[in-house]
Amino acid sequence: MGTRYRGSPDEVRALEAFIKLSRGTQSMLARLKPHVTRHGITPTQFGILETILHVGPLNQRELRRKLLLSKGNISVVVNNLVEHKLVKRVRDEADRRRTVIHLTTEGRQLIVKIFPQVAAAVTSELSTLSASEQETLGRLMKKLGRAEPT
Amino acid sequence: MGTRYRGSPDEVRALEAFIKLSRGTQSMLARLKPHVTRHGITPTQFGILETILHVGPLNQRELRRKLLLSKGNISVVVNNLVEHKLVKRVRDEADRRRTVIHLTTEGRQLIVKIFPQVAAAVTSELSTLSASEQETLGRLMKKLGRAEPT
DNA sequence: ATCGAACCGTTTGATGTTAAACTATAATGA
DNA sequence: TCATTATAGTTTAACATCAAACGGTTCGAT
Repeated sequence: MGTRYRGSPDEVRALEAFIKLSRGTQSMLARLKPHVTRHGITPTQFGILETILHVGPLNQRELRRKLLLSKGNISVVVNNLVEHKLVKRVRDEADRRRTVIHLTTEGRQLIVKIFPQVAAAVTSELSTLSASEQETLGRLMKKLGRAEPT
Repeated sequence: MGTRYRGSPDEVRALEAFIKLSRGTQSMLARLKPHVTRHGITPTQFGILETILHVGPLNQRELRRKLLLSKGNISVVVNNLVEHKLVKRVRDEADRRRTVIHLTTEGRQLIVKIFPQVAAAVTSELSTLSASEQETLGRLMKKLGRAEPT
């Protein structure tokens, strides 16, 4: 969305904020990506491992809510993690529709090792903003994340 | 990145801002997506059409700079746009390595029709923030987008 | 008790995404 | 000139992503 579009002042302001938000987030995630991929996993795989490490074993529906991905997508990425022997599926006997995803020993070792490195990289990226700027950003994004259309 | 990680206060603050930024952007883009896809094109295809509409015909290297995508990706998406007859490739005779991407009549009609609808949807999403909050968000994201690691 | 609705997960088909290898063209310099 | 280097775009392999169709499981209402 370029800024060459001629709309109302409200539209131009919103489009400019939007473009900076999406491009800035995109480029930041791109800079962060190598800190994850150099360990042989993808960012989405990292997200699943990290969530299970810090929250505990979860079924795929719960992972979906945490990570905002489609259920088909979760299925595929969990498959890839199973093939890499980083997680295992355990059928939930209380509700046989569900499968609970657990870390393997190998998976736990990997995520315990790399999470602090990624956390440090994120902290470094955010360090261009002061503490209060970071809190302001968080507050604005929280409002946007749950936006109700007008 | 959950908030259950125990790190230094600086790290916790940065991680919380980061998670709100990436999740908020992700969910906003997800809400915007149907406004594009209901017209039969994907968000990336929309980005290419919109850029050419507002900037003029560009080669793939220039598109790559504008949209922050890999060159392989641009190749694939332009292929799909060519198959849909929305753009055409024109070899640059001044430098035969380059191909310049032009809108077809059909492509121009489509993007001229749908851009204002998408712009309105973006404006609606951003309307949860006041004008000055939108400007603050833009300023913070501009700093983050060009972050120099410390 | 059972029939139908709701839910969980898988599969399929189409597209996006990247890194890396590759082809073709252009620019540089000895 | 000609060899080297750099650049533009394509291709390939692996993975991500979604919507939609599908199969199995549970729940609810009659």
